Amino acid sequence: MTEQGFIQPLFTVDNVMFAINNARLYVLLVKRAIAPYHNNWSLPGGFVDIALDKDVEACAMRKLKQKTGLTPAYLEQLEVFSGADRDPRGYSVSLAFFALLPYTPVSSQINSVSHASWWPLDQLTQLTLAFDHQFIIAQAHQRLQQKALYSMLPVFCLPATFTVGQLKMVIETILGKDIQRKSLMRRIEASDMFTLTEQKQVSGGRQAQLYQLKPGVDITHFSRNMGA
Amino acid sequence: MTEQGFIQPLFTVDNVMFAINNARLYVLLVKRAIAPYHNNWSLPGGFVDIALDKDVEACAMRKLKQKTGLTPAYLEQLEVFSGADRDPRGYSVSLAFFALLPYTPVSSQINSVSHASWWPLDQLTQLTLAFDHQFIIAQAHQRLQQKALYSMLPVFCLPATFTVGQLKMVIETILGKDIQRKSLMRRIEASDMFTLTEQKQVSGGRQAQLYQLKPGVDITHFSRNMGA
DNA sequence: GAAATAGTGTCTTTGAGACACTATATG
DNA sequence: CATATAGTGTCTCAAAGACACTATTTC
Repeated sequence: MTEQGFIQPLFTVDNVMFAINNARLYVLLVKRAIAPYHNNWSLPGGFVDIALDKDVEACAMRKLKQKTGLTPAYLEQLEVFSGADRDPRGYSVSLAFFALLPYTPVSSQINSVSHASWWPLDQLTQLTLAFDHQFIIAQAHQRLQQKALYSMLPVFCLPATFTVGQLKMVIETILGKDIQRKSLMRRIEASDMFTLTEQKQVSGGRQAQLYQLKPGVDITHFSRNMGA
Repeated sequence: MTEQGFIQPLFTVDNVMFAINNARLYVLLVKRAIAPYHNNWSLPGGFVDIALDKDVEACAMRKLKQKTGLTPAYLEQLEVFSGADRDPRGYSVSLAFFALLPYTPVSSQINSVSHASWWPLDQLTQLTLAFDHQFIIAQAHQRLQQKALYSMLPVFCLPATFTVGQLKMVIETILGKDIQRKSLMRRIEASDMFTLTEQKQVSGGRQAQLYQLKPGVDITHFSRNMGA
């Protein structure tokens, strides 16, 4: 109850963390150890601990670390999902976050009661997820695709140092369609967000230039679209 | 307390409603009737009533109606602001909404304890607003400016039927800079979101075509930038 | 040399900026 | 008529798409 005498809704945080492995888009899920939706796969999240969490972003980071052992390279608020019917325990309000990380295997057994695991996005339709998490993931995926069109956000799916070919693969995986290598190179150049380093070889061919994010750059803004 | 034994943060909703009058951008504020920040101006908002509000959007609409008598033409989630220090009553989480409306005078005395009033955005620095509302408004303004560049959202600051000249004025007021009439007309054409009606005269000159939103159009998406 | 991947040159296409021009209204 | 606002024609400019070309590496 608040001072105003209202019953407060349950407030939770949920994280949709994406990574790319082998030209496929993965989402990080955890198996629920308690009711409701016991043993169903769900988004890693939970309640704010006002003693531990400076703000909701800190809460999201803490929950991810705690439940999956991973720390996102990028995190932003997605949207609030709310209503009386989305959680059987009662009226709930959940702030969903959208996160990116270079693919890292998860030690599937974090603690005695919960598993964490990467799931290919295109296989999620075969799972029954807890709450409205299927829908939240769909919204997050849409946001990821939009941002891949007009920002350099996809670099957070790559290590600190990466090649144009790798970034092209990541963007194409996110968008589900091919883009022009030339256009991408023009954007990298125009963005003025990256610097070169040495070299590196991948399979077969010529060695690729390695790029690196300039320190202190705000990567979230880029003015024009691509691929749409 | 939740089932998990945590103290839940206070969850509230705040609304940043914009309107344009006389080529100036206004924000709707209410004078607080209770502590904290008694008698300070603040964003209209409040606690969710789980019996009345289907979801947080419904809560935002209800609070606006209740505290200001107005119903927004457009409403979207802006961002969650949270932390231990933003509200003296304790750790709080506030979901801010961003709303647009054709300018409508408010009956300043909604009930015995609170006033609602439109304030020119450029005069807000002279006010001491409650909580972090000054900052929230700044974020909302930034969002409004961004969306004015790549979407047709500014039409929600106009009546159902409007002229290109009016829309140009609204966009210029939001952006704080002039845009090309020709570019705007190309965008209206390209968007395929509007239909023509009859005519209308404004001051002096030739009568302008009246445009109208096509039914069922999603106005929130438009691919390219303008003015940036 | 063949195959594979990296990177360039350059023509086309799209849409915005600039701005002069025409059109239609009022007094 | 002058003035004011509405709307068009069209050149330029910026950035993406398409795609053939060159470059460098492994086998």
